Amino acid sequence: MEMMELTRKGEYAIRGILYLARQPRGTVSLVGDIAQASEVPKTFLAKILREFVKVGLATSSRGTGGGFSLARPADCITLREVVEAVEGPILPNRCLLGTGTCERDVTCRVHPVWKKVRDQIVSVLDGVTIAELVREDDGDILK
Amino acid sequence: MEMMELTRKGEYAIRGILYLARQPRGTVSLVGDIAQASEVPKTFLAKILREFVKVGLATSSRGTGGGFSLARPADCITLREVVEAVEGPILPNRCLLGTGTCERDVTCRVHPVWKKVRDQIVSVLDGVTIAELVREDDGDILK
DNA sequence: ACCTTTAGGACCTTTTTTGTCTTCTTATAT
DNA sequence: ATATAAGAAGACAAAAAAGGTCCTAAAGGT
Repeated sequence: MEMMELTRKGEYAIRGILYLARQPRGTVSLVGDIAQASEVPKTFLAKILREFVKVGLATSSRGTGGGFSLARPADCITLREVVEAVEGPILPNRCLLGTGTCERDVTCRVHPVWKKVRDQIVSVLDGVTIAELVREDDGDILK
Repeated sequence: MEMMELTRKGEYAIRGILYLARQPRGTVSLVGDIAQASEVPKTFLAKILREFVKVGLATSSRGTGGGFSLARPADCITLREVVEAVEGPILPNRCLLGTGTCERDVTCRVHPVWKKVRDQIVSVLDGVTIAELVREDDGDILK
């Protein structure tokens, strides 16, 4: 019933990336460990982590000693990247897609409003890095 | 796949309210007429209109000559009210609800970010009235 | 060889979305 | 009174999306 809600997948993705960001640089983490610590179903998290690898947020290696780690420093990863990696682009209204996808009024007056909504969301999410979310000190991330 | 998307119900709601707002003050419109003009399934629209009545956005009357009309002038109805009437409150993250609903870290550092996202969305949607969306003149609604 | 770990995808269940349909109530017209 | 014309309410159903499991394959380490 709540609108514009983040899905569980998105929430799990954030938990997962935060876990990775909390590990010392160079550490490789196992899906099982991340899942347990983050309280996320293991097989579901595995898929999320693979999506991270696919979009270049994480790297993985197989076999003994294998696992996942961040592909970049946490201060070079924004919250938006993490969320969009698993949820797709932020598009509050279908009409914000390319031309032709909106069957009705192309010149509809509502479109620019949704565009503004989108821009605001993106701007907030782009303004927060994973490193900021992990930091213990309470520097106010809301600027 | 797209995130934060308005549902069809929300889109239909906007089409419906815009139709009502375009009618001369005092006009009563039939569900069937609104549905046809707005290209929305009639029975579905009927439910949406009833929700409008329930939250006080529209009034209705039955029998011959009955139908729906706006309960207030269109410049006293914001886009947010319309969307929330059918989609519920705008809450990008479950944790923005009251206390206790977030099982994990209450002091989670991600929460304030979602709160900011919510505030931004609400502020954009609150800043647009139905009257502005209906006006023909191209005064820039994006301020 | 054998074990460990991710990769990929088929598959399933539950919930939400998107409707339809029937019955009831209210109001008007004749 | 009776017929007719609406909306009100809610049961029901199909389709899509979300949430999650499981199995097999591939790659890397011992």
